[in-house]
Amino acid sequence: MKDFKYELIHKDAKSEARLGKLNVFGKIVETPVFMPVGTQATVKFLSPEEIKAIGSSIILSNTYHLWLRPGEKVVKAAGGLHKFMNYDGPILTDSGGFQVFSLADARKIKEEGVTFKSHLDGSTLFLSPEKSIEIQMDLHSDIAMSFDECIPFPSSYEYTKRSTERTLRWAKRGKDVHTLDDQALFGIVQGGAYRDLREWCAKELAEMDFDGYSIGGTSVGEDKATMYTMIEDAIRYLPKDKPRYLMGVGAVNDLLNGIERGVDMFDCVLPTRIARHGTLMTSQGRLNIKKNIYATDFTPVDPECDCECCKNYTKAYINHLFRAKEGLGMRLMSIHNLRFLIKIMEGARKAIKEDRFLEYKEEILKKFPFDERGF
RNA sequence: GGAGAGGUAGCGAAGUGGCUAAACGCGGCUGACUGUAAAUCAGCUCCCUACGGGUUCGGCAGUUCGAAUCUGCCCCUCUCCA
Repeated sequence: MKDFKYELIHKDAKSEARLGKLNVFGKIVETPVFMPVGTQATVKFLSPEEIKAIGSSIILSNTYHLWLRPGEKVVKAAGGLHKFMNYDGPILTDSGGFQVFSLADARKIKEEGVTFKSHLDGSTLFLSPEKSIEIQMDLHSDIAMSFDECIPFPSSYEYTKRSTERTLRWAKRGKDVHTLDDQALFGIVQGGAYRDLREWCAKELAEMDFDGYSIGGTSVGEDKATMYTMIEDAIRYLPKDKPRYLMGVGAVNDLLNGIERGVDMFDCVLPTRIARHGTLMTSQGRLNIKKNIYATDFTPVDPECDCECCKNYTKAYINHLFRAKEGLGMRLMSIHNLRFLIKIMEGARKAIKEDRFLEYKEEILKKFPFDERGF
C-alpha cells in the first residue's frame, strides 16, 4: 500500500479552486503548490537549505538530463536523488517527455520510443517509456512522470490524435514496469488544443488509475485563452481524489487561472530563468535589475517582500553584481522570484479556505502591473 | 641628444589606394525568456529632421577621378641607447 494520498481539504465556493494536502510518503505538501525546477539535481544557484527557506515544499528534477549526466546508476549508487543532492523534501521527476519537444531538431519518434541526439556530445540515444520509468526508479524520486510526447501548437488533428493515442500506450507501458511502492506515478494528459482528444485522453488515463494526473502540452505557443480551455478540457474528467499537475506553467496570471480551474500543482523554470537573466517579478511589476537607473537605487528589490534578497540587499548592489557577473546576483534574484510566486500560492491557499479565491485572483491581477504574459 | 615603434569609433584591436561609416572583442543600451541544450539568445551602439543626408581613422597641407591607407611638415606616446 502506497503512502501517497491527496486529501481535498476545501473546495472554493465560487470556483473549482481546491485547497488540498498531498501526503508524499509522509512528507506533506499543501496545495495548490508551486514547484521550483531543479533539472540537473539542483535548483540553479540555490542550496537545498535556501530552497526550503523560501517556503518551497517540493521540487522538480529531470530524467533525461540526469540519465545523460551523471547517469542514473551514479545517482542510485549515491543512495538516490535525495541523498545525492542532500535534499530530503519531496522530488518529482519529469520523464524526459518535454525533451522530445524542446530537442525536437535532434530526435525521431516511433512507437517503440524516441531516438535522441545527446545535446552534450551528439551521440545517439534511445528513450522509451519503460526506460524512462526505469531511470526514474533508479533516481528514486517521490513522484515519477509517464513518458509522453509534448506536441507543439498548432498541430493537426490527425497528428494530435495519433500522438495522443501513442502517449496513452506509452503511459500504460510505463505503468506496467513501475514497481516501486514508495514512488508515485502520474499520467499525462495530452490531446493538443482539441477538446474531444483532451477529454478522451483524460478519461483513458483516469481509467488506468494513476496516483496523479498531469496536464501537459500547454504553454507551447498557444494563446492564453486556448491554454485555459485546454486545462478545463483536461480536468473535466479527472478524478477529484487525485492531484492535478499543470506542467511548465509559472506566469502569475496562468497560476491563478489554473488554480481557478482546479489545478493543484505547478512547476516552471520561468522565475529562476528570468532571474538569472536579470528580470524580477515584484509587487511593482516587472523589473530589469541591469538597467542603469538601478545603479544608484539603494532601496530593496521589492519593499513588500520578505525574502533574503529583499530584506538584506539593495537594487544598486544587485545591479553591481550583475554587471560584475557575480553569481550572488543570480542567486539572490532566484530566491526573490521563487519567494514571490510561493507567496502568491500561500495567499491562494488562504483565499480558498475563506471561499474568496476569485476575489483574491482579481486583487492580485489588479495589484501587479504585469502585462498579459503575467510576469 | 640619438635609434626604433606607434597614434583607428567609450576601451582594446583589424584594416595599409576604391567592395570602408570602418572587421572582431569588450563595455554600454534595448528586447526576449512558461514540464531548463538558457549566468542564455536577439537587436542597437559616430551625428541628424534618418529606406536619405552629414562629418570621421592625432593635426595641417598635398598627390589622386578616389585616401584610414601614398607624400611633407607638425604634435603626442612607448622602447632602447647616450
